[in-house]
Amino acid sequence: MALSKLIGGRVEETQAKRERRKEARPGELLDAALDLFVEKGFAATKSEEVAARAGVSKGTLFLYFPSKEELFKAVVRENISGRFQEWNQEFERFEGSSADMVRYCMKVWWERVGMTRASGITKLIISEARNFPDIAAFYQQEVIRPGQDLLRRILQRGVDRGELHVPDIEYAAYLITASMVFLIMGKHSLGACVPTDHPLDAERYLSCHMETMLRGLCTRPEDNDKGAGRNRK
Amino acid sequence: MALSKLIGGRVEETQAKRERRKEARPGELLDAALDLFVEKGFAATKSEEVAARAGVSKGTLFLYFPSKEELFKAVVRENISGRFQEWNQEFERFEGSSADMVRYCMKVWWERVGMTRASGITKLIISEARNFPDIAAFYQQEVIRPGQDLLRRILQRGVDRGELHVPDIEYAAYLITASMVFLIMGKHSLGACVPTDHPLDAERYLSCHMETMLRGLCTRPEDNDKGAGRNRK
Amino acid sequence: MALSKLIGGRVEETQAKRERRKEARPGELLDAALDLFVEKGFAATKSEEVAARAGVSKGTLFLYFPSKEELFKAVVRENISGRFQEWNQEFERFEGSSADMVRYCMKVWWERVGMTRASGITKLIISEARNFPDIAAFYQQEVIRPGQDLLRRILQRGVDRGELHVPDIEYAAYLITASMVFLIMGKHSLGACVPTDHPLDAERYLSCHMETMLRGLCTRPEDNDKGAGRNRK
Amino acid sequence: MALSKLIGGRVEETQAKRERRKEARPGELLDAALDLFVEKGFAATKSEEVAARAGVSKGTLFLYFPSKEELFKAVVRENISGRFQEWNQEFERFEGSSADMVRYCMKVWWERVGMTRASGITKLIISEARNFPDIAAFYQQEVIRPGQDLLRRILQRGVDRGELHVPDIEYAAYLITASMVFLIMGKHSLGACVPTDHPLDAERYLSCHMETMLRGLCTRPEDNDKGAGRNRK
DNA sequence: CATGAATGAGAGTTCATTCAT
DNA sequence: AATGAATGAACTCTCATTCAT
Repeated sequence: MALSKLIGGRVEETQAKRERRKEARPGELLDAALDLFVEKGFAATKSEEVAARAGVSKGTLFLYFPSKEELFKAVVRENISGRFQEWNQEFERFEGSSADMVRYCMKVWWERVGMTRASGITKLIISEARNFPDIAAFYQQEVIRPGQDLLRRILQRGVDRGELHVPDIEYAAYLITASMVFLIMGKHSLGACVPTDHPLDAERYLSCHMETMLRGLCTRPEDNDKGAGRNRK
Repeated sequence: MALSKLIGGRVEETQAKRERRKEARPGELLDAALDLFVEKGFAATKSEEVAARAGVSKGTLFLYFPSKEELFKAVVRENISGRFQEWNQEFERFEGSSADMVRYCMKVWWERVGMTRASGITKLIISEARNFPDIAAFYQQEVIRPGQDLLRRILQRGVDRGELHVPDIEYAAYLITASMVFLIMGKHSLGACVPTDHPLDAERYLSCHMETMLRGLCTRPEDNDKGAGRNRK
Repeated sequence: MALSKLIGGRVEETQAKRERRKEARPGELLDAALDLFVEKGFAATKSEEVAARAGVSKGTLFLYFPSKEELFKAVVRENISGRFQEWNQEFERFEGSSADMVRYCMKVWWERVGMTRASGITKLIISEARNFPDIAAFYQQEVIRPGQDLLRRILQRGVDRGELHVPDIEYAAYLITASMVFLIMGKHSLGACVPTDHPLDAERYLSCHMETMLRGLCTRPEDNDKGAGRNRK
Repeated sequence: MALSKLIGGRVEETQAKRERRKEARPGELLDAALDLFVEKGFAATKSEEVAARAGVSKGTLFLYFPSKEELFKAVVRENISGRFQEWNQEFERFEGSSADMVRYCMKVWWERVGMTRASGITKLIISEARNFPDIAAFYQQEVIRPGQDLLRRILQRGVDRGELHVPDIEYAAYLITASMVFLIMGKHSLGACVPTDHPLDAERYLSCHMETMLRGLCTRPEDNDKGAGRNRK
């Protein structure tokens, strides 16, 4: 019995391991593909490189994805965070000031997305949008719009509670997005290849951006009122 | 004499025309290449497309640029604005408030770069930086650093004149850069391929960003003082 | 057991067959390339032709050789006979007369090189020397010089044994080389394309050359003594 | 009158000069082409190089020769010495010994062909024969055969006069040809690109070859009679 | 399932040839 | 006649994709 169990155990284990590996394959391939697409772009990334980085052979890649283009789509699909649902709830329950809410929002984004490998997807989409307009539209729909909506809702809450003065909520939400985009570009583009003596400190950058947005730069706001045409009225 | 003049004129004109064509070629090719590289990326752009868009045949491209890669480098070289010298002087003579100076700075950038075809170079560099690290370094050196320096000087002037309160001048300058980067990405990436019912209005965006930066969003700044760690004072 | 053996046998065979094919490829390609380079020259030979003659597709060629030029170098490397070591020994043990030794030497060369496909390499090198000077130098070093050394040693032996009278051993060795060169040119150049009613009979040619060299043409050597300048005294 | 004469003179002179240059053009082009074809081969020589070496522009080349291939044919045609007629007569009148006649023949060849640029044509033909079989046949017809005939006639005269013992006149003539071929290859191939400490001394080589041929190498011809199968009976 | 040798369409590049000037 | 800018067929080389093993 011990023997049969051992054998059985081994077989099962082996099978399980292989299953696990087998099931892990697509994920490993997607990770490798994400990294390489972000680094070199879609066209400049060779299928074989992706396979090699995932530790499999060229042929195996095409076992899981029918073409390089489908691999690209899967990479995007895999990395769009469908987490907005969850976040929305998180923020609906938020009790602090709106300023803290904005700060918290960025902190969460940074920790769960910006800092992680997944942030590369944004650079990838931006770089490849015009070669894959349907993917771009999909990303717009699934990631950008929900994110933008969340930010708008946060700002609206601030206005509703009388904590914030936001003349143009829609575009103000873009400011926060711009922050994220800039950080991502720093991380995955120039920052990743130009050795600087002053690498961008993400948290310092975010803090600076948030605090400036929240408080403004002018010492005496009234100095600012004569601003040219396109002032907020 | 009239005759000889006429003949002379024709010859000159002829020569001039040919010369003009020959001299125009590289520029036309660079323009075509910029557009296509921005749109599709370096690797996904075919040499023949570039030639076709410039109205010449494949072979002609290689008469002017020894390789696709050299064409790329030439595109970047051609489009780095060495305008900072001139801008610096412009801003040294500026007499208005620092807030207006910031506004004016963005306006100038938008009109002379952001709005023009040349803005694409930024998207191009960001997309290709890691494939052409030396080009990226060159761009960093020749465009990013001088731009950043100019912005820092403007902010410093505001601080010196007591008009601005900027705890972290270096990173505050990045905020302005982020604005530009975001606009460019909007223009050349998603914005260029995803048909939206609300296309990004650049001037509205810039205005919103500038005014928010300058004035802040909080209604009562003191509400803001309990903000997390890296607050000013 | 029979079964497992059969399976084992099959697997081995399969593997072996694939291995054999893979290992055979470079050789087949080199053979095809040699023939074509000899026939048409390096520049006029298309990669695809080489591949086709080796029975594979264009792409396969570049799986084994990184470029057409590397293929050329490999062809030369593959076809330089490092046989001089072995030949030297063979001739050290030779016991007959020096005249027979010369005859034997040519016979051996003809049978092992001149008659074979490898002889083409000489025509190839001669045709391409000035386009590939380093290859030419390599050939000079590895083939010409050792061959020349061997011939000189044979003649020296004849002089030492009192069988031959050779006033200028170095240049006399060239006479034998000239014989080989002429034959090769006949075989791979004019002779291969001009249909003659009298094709060159290699053995008759070699025999004629050797015997004439050994015996001379003059009926009464003394008639010859008034010959111009550089006569043997 | 002096003036008009001067002017006239100038005009005529100018015209004449231009005419002369114009008429010289094809020749200059042929010379340039010969050099380059010999050096690099037909396929590896660019038309533009030929034009440049002749001091004209690419277009001009095609004004005189309708295609690169026609240029090649013209080069060959231009450089086949139709001098055999003249040589034949020269040798018919020759009065010395046959040995001297052979020596004289080689000397003349060396001075009028071997030493000159025209010798390259032989290397060219040998290299390209199989790409241009009709040219090769033409060369065979016009150069090789007459040369061979001349040599045969010289040897025959020696036999007729009892001065030479030539069992195989046809093939013996090849020996002399081999000499020329070897020298030309030395000059235009390896010798032209491999720097040697012992460059081939053409006259020493010719002398060695001729004297050896005439006199033989064996000290006692009778030692030679037991030679292997392929002896002359 | 996994492999990697083989494929061949397609991209970059060259260069003989043309033709407006 | 002479030029040299322009052309595009043809060549070298790449790489996504296939398929026998």
